Amino acid sequence: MTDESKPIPTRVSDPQLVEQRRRQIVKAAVDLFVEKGFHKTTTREIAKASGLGIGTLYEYVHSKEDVLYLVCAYIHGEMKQRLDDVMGGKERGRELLVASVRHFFACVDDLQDYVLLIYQETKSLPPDQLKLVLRQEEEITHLFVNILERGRADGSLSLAADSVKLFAHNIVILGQMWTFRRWALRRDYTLEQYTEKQTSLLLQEICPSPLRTGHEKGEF
Amino acid sequence: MTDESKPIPTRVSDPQLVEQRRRQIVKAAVDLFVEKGFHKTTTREIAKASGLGIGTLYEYVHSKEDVLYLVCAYIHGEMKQRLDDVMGGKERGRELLVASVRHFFACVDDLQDYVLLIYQETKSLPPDQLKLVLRQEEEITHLFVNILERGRADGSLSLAADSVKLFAHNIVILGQMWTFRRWALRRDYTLEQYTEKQTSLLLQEICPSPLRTGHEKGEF
Amino acid sequence: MTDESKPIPTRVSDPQLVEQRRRQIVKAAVDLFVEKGFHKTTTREIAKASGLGIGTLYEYVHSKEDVLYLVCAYIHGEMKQRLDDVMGGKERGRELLVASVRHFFACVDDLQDYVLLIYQETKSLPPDQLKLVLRQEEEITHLFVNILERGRADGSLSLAADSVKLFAHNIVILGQMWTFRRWALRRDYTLEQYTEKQTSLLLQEICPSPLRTGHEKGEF
Amino acid sequence: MTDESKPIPTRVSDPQLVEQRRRQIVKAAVDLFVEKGFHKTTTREIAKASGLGIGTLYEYVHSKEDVLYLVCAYIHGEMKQRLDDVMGGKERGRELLVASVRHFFACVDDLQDYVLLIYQETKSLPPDQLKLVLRQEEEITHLFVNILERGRADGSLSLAADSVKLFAHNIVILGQMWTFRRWALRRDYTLEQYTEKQTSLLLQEICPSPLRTGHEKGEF
DNA sequence: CATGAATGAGGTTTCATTCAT
DNA sequence: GATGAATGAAACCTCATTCAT
Repeated sequence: MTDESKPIPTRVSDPQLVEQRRRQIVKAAVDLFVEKGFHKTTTREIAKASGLGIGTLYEYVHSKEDVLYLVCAYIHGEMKQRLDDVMGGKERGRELLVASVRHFFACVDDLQDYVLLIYQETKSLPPDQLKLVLRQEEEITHLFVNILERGRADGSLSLAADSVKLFAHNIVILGQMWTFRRWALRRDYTLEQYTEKQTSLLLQEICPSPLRTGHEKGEF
Repeated sequence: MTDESKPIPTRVSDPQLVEQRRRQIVKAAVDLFVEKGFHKTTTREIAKASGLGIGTLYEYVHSKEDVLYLVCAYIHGEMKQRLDDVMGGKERGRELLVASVRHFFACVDDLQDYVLLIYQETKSLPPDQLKLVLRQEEEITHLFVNILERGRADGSLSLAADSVKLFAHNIVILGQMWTFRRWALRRDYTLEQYTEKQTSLLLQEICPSPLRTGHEKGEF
Repeated sequence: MTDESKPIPTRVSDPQLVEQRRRQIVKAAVDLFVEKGFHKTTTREIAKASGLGIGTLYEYVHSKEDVLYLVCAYIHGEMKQRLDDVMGGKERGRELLVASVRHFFACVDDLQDYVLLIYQETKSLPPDQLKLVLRQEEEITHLFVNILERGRADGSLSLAADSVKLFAHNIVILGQMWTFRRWALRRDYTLEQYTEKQTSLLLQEICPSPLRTGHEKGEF
Repeated sequence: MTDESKPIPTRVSDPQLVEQRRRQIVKAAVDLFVEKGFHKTTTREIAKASGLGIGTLYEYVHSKEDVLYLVCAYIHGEMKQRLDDVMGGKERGRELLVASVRHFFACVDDLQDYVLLIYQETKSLPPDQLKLVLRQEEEITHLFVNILERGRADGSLSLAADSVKLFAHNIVILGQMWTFRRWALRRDYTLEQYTEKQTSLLLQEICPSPLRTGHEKGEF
């Protein structure tokens, strides 16, 4: 579930070596893709930046698209890993939500180029791998579903059952929007301001009552 | 506002003919780009689908990227045109907002492939044209800024001044999300349901009081 | 003999108009060819610089190579015309030679770009037209043959009969060398110096005796 | 002197292989350029005639112009190599001059198509490479400068100091003229006759006295 | 007679991938 | 297991020429 449930075949047998070399490849490719886009990046550039020969690259990967998939998986892995840090908290749903939104937004800011990359290049994946990437995307959304459910369970959040998923999507997309529309948002808001305002708006939608309790200090 | 402000040079002098041929080109290219992506579409495919020879194509366009720009401009044009139909209403801000959100979401649904295209291929534009496309994107956001301001002015909407822009962006991104995440949302919601729920959530954030008035009828 | 003994066919009947239009074309093409070379100049550039539509250009010319031929013919015409001014003198052969060499070198300097053009692009002509151009080139050489013969006849020049043609070629090539090797010669000599030195060397080869008579004043 | 001083970059690392492949390329290209000219020769023709795939060609060369440069350098190399054979003699300047002129003319005859090629296609080189080719051309001229200086030093030649360079240029151009104007010269002279006559004329210009000594035997 | 839109063959160059070493 | 030279399909784009108006 959490690992690369689609083991890309290799001509190399030692799995540890495969792991290591692929890390090299992904590290190099991610930056190249961010800088020039998937299509304008050549396999030779990837090989060179990986410190591998082009022939060696193809020992660990079957096609350029495999590299893209590896990159997407890596990015989701990074994101998931960072999110898992906070998601496991013991607070009530509502406090957890606030904390996790803040954390999520910070992650998106941190990985903004990567987030953008996923949205822009994902369509170049072959259908099978595309499906896997979308599933990973969905897992992230599901993290928020869980948090929202906890809030509904402990009464700290008031939200119709059939709106939970949607709300989770909203959270995710509002986070990603920070990168999609950074050309506009950055002119008007800092990440801090952005996070605070969005959190405030979100809470208005789902706080039982009274609104804005506990946030007067502007700590988020 | 209506002028393209970046007249792509042509080798053909008759402006009417240019207009017509470019329409052909865009009509053909849009679908190809949607289907295969910008990079995997060849200029010859565009020419053939346009009913033009490859040489003729290049009489009306200087590069493949010009076609992409034309396509982006066309898409924004379509979007703007449809939106302008409704945005001019005389209602109070709040009613206008509800109507325009509904309309906007419908447009996004209508043009979903196009909206996706813009997000995915825009980065392949040369910097100058990229800037123009972003400006057009911003204009759409601004439509909602205007509506929100009207609502603030007539007292039908309650929203901090420095949140107006952000809220407008939220509306837009929530609309576009219908296409970005259709692989997930379609499984759980129809456009109707999606629109109603999102509108409801949005209103909760900015309705002066009391909440949820007038929605019981399910009119949106 | 002196006119374009190969009348390029036209779709236009009025000969005066043909003449005029072709003058336009040649005037424009010569400079373009000099600047960018024959192959890198497009017919459309020629048409535009001629003040004609591309279609009109082809009313007066059958191919791009025709234009090149016209240009070569024009250049030779220019050269011939200037040379004829002096060649008709009544002096003794020797004085006439000195004067005509000086004049020829000055012409070459004047038309240096054109002279270069002939040497560099002539090979792009179709065989028939190439032959005509070479014949014109030969005519120039023949001017000097005539002068040398006069000098032999009147005793002012001493030169073996079977060296006359060669010597004429030498004169021509030494003149053209001023343009071929201008990147080297210009660093060391002015046209004046170049002319004087070359004349002096040439005369040493063919003056009966004593050497260097009458040129001490350095007037050439 | 022997180094190419402008190493064209390659995608291939083994310098020996590069050397070998480029020899193949040049060998093929030279003849094609001679036959059809630079512009009318296609890169694919060059590749095929080299026995390489088009892709392979571009592993060793960055552009068609690079091929032209390689060809020019090769031609100059050939010329220089042949000339160096004789230039190193121990004779007096005058005898050396006669021998080297004869040798040079023979070389030009031998490489006539190549010499022509240089004059006609050199202008298609990018500026930097053009400069290098002109420098190589100048080096050839300089060989004769050296010989003339030796003759001046040992008293076997009489020539003003400031005419040395010019005279060297004259020798070179008279040699090259054998190819430029072969369409005319071949009709009247064999290479032997041409060489003898030109040598005789040249010597008249710079032999201290008495003129025409030692040529009666027709030894050159 | 003038025009210029239309055409498509063909040019140069790139690049993902393979396979012998 | 590592390498990189070889490959050729295919990409983008140009341009001489024609022909209907």
